[in-house]
Amino acid sequence: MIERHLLKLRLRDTISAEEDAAIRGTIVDTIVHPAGRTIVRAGEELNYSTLLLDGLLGRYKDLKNGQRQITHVHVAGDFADLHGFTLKRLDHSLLAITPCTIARASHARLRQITETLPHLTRVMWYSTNVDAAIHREWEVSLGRRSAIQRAAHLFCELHVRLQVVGLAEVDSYPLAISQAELAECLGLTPVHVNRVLRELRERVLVEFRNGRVSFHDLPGLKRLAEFDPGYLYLEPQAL
Amino acid sequence: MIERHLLKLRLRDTISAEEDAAIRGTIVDTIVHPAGRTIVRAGEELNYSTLLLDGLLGRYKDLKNGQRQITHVHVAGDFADLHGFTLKRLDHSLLAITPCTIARASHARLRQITETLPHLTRVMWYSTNVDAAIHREWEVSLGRRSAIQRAAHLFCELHVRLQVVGLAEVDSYPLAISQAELAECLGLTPVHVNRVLRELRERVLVEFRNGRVSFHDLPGLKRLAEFDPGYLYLEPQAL
DNA sequence: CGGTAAGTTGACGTGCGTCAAGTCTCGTGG
DNA sequence: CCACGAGACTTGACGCACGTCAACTTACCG
Repeated sequence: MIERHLLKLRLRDTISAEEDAAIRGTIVDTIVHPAGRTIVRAGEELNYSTLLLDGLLGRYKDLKNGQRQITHVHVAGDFADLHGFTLKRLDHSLLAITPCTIARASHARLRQITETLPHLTRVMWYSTNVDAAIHREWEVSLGRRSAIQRAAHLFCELHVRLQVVGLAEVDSYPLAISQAELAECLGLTPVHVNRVLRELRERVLVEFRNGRVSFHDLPGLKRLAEFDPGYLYLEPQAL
Repeated sequence: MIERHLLKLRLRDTISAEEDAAIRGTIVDTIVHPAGRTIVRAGEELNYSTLLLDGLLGRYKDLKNGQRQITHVHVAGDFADLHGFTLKRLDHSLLAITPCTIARASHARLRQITETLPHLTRVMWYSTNVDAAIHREWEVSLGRRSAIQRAAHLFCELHVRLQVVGLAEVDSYPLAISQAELAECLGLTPVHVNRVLRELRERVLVEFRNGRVSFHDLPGLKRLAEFDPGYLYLEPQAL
């Protein structure tokens, strides 16, 4: 299932057979985690990075009062903490939002790639830089967009990202996340998320129910969210 | 003045004479920008990255209604858009908050580094990953912290980051930023920033005036902000 | 069929936004 | 030297988007 990751990389640039093999060669094992489990806790020393093969995974940070902020949602094919390769410990935790199948990539082998495969190294670097671009867009949402715009923007972003790995239809996609977890992404309370979802439904823009996002007016939704996928850097580019 | 950048890298890991020379060798020219100027506009094709030698520089994104969100503040010694090396165009703009001296690092020469100097490549990768960690912490502020906590947290963060490059005293540092720009960092209005600054002053925690941040009770401020500098990854680590 | 977690709704509270009217600072030119 | 204007800062009155609290419904699972 590592194909989903390669699919995404190949959208950006050519990945040679040798590079393909090198990426696969970093994987030391594959694990399935149940929904709700914290896979990696903030601060732990790491000697592997987590490649998400299947499921939904969140990066989050805790606050003293028990609140959490989810700072990123990963979909199948994402390297959830490739940045951990250079950082050696994470400033955030990793949560399995749905049941997650993950592959663990050895840092020692990733290091080998940086010693011998400069092009692939640039591709991996690129991929952590796109993650950072997504963080920036979330900052804009959290800082400046209204609750309804934030929700609309997130639904648009995940639609594009899931389409890339073949997990979304043109007008809908599966998203097995609770309203409480959505609230933790959007910097809102679960109660208000519920109200916002109702408004999106009543305005016939999107519907979110039974773990599925269904678009009724995608152009209208994108207009509401001011969604521009440029920050996802999906266009081809020789690195 | 590129020393400030090297100073910061050397806090994390050893930089050899050859690597030192390679970094200096990427610089093609040095430019001074007046305060208020947008140095790089979102979307432009780039063939160089911006190393900030002196001044304060912000990354920001515009919204349709004219509002802006500043997603990151750079201090002297920061590579403001090293991520542009792999992304080739920026999803955000760069603003000179104060007059800024910048050096431009050629992407072609950075590429040479990735071909020949794997350790230095990892160090540069690391430095973009720390930027991403700062983005995450800002997401937590914007999503979950109150206005006064956000301001307190930012003052704490900049204190640490400026100390690293020798630009902060133990109990104060220069910060030539307007309240309106602070508001754009914190996801607030200028009016509310003003009220929050007053409260911080009245509670004898920090004072911000005449372009200087002066701490009156730094431990109390850190407690209020729940500030933990771990996300800045300042401890040494062989990469 | 009972227990538990997720979702829904209404009434009410509040932190921050909005609007508007100041004051203060400083650079410029008469 | 002072007049003036512009931009930054300050403050108060008021409004609203979202939070809080609490009761209820629904879905799911053993």
